[in-house]
Amino acid sequence: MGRSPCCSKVGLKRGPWSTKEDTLLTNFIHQNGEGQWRSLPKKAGLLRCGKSCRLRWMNYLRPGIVRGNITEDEEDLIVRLHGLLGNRWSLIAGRLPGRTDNEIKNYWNTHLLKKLKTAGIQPKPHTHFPKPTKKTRLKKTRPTKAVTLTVTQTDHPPKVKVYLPKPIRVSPALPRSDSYDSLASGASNSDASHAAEKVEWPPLFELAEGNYPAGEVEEDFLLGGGFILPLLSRSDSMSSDVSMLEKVYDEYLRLL
DNA sequence: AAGGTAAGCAACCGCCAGCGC
DNA sequence: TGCGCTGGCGGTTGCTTACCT
Repeated sequence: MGRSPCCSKVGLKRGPWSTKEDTLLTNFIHQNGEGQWRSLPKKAGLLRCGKSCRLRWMNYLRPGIVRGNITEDEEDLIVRLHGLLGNRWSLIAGRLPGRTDNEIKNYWNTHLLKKLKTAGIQPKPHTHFPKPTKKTRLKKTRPTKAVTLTVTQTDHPPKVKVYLPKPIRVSPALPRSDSYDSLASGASNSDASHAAEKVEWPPLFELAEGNYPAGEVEEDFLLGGGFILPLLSRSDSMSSDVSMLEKVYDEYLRLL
């Protein structure tokens, strides 16, 4: 197969983007749409690698991108999803409207790791499902296209053709609170009555590893190697929390 | 005020999977 | 069926800024 050269580095600009470059890229995409990243720089008059253009667009110029000020809700969700999904930044970002995988990844590495360590929590990748190593990376999904899924278990048919939606990039137009609440309550987006239910998240950093009352921690999470989250079943809100995570987990399995 | 260090984050890199020919 | 192209992902780098001495 051979790795295709991303771009000839010769003569291409690197480093931070200027306002002019941003404008050129934005205008071009507004007129011609996304895609064709390789040929885009030339057509748009940019001395940039196509990859670089895509990254700039996806992470900063795309409409609906929210920059900075990650709220406590979002932070909470990131930590929980990370416990569930591991370093699947794109999947986690898909749950946070307007946030990009790069931003979440940076936020995790600079803020949350520190915070979790301070709280005595050792974040470990979840091992319920294969970690996306080079060999077992998550099959990508594209909208309305047939995707061949390889099932690793031997007692299953080896390949199944299914139609999968593009993974869960929640519409930026959707108010964050709506998305969050519907997730937390385990309701579909269309279920307004459920979406109205507010869920109080348990305090995340108050409980350090080892401080859990016996029998109240979700055992699967511990056995699975996930770092400990306060998945306690003390109240309705707690069970909503668990059900939300289960929902995300189910969704994840479907994507696999 | 100057120099050193740490933190934050934008951007790059390498790799992989899917698709079309 | 194999090859090349393309898009996308996660890990890492290195520049910039803030803070400290």
